[in-house]
Amino acid sequence: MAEELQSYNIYDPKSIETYAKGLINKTFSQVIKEDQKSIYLISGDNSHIVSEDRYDMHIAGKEDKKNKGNLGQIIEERYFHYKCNSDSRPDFHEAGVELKVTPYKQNRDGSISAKERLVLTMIDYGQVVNEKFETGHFWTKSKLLLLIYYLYKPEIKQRIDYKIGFVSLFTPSKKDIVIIRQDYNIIVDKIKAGKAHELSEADTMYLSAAPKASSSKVRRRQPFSDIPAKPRAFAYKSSYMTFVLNNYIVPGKGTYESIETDSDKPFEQYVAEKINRYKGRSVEELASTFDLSKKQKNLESNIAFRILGITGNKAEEFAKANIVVKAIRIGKNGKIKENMSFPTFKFKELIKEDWDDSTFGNYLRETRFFFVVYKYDDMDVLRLKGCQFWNIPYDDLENGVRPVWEKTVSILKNGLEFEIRDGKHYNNFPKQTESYICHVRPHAQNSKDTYELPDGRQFPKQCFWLNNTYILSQLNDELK
DNA sequence: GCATGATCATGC
DNA sequence: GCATGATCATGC
Repeated sequence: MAEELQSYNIYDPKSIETYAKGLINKTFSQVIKEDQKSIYLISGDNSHIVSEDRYDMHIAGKEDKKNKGNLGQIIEERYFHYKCNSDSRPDFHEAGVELKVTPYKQNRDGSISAKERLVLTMIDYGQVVNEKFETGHFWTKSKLLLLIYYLYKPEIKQRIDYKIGFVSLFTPSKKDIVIIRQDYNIIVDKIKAGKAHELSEADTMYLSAAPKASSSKVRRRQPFSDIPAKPRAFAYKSSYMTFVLNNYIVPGKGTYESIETDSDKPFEQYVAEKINRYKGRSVEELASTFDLSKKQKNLESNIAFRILGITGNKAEEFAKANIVVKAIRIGKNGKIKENMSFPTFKFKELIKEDWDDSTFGNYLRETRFFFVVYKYDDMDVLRLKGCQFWNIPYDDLENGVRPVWEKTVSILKNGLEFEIRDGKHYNNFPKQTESYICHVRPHAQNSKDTYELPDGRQFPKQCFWLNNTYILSQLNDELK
């Protein structure tokens, strides 16, 4: 069987992309197999030439054991035929293209999303404070990516059996770069302030400082503080990559509306100023201004979307940034009436988790919140007070939420204690009074809406709640 | 008045 | 049918 000679021009991104599209519908093991057949044919002026000894190693499979899991390396060496480097230049440095191999997944409803964040470059805390965005290591390496998307399936045990679905060059849009630059500066400013140890993925919108270490115990030096910090990498959030996948790589239906900013003002400042134009208006007035039924669900957050020019409740920037909108109502007495609920957990799954990679911990670590705050005035009229972007501070997460989470797990492992009196399940989960920050309470249709406990008994579905008093303490003074 | 457990209403 | 946001009921 004659192999067709295929090659690419190392100076031309488009040519690299065209050649890379030959990967579509192949598994990584197929790539390796076909490489062994066609390796002689890769030659000529416009291609990377594989050296004799390298070729021999491929055939002997000497490297395969060691690098079995490194899918990026397979593509680099077995398809593009260049030695992978770990220097600061992009992989295809003549063309300024960085190769990224990344998973996507199919959801139950048939849609697809990025399986994880896209890690770009390690943050060198000592170096990054001396660099500028445009000329710094991160952007030099990341401004033009060649994305190779493979379909992750939990039932596939060997990583090399994953199949490549999409291949595309990618560079963020101008609008996105404005936000990515803001994100970059937020991260660098925090390091300059000696707070690298307090970095959080939810500090920023599309570009985040993602934890990147072999174990959660590893720490690095930071330049403006003696406190060691977790190693972190610049990464595009999975929410951002999901949007990229569904709008640039596989153009979709476009159900999201953009919050059109009219300036280079920081995004969040722009949003806050827009909301504040309606400060003091009653919910009733606002509902009629924006033609919203007073009975509809989420009226108070929908008002915020209308103010921002969104006719539905799907804002592009919020989706990309993993920002969750929460309406908060403060009573006449200055207190928030309700605690804030989160998705229910399954008892038997919760006990299998570690805190550092827990569902609830990760949710709080990775989610940025947009609080829209209303307050009842002396006449019991609910009026808009303003808004605030928020994510949980590092210390509250690790020293506040963590003990409650761990106590919940340990209670479940030791066997939940409860008794039923008057149809109520009195139990020993962490109570609101036990922690300043959060507690466990039912969140179900009714007491018959249950999950199975580790010991086989059924118990009403529960979730973690953030205490209303804690939320209040996090609000800016002018909102209270 | 508030903590705790239970449940409702809406929308997908 | 279920998730999510919102609210209720009881007892201290």
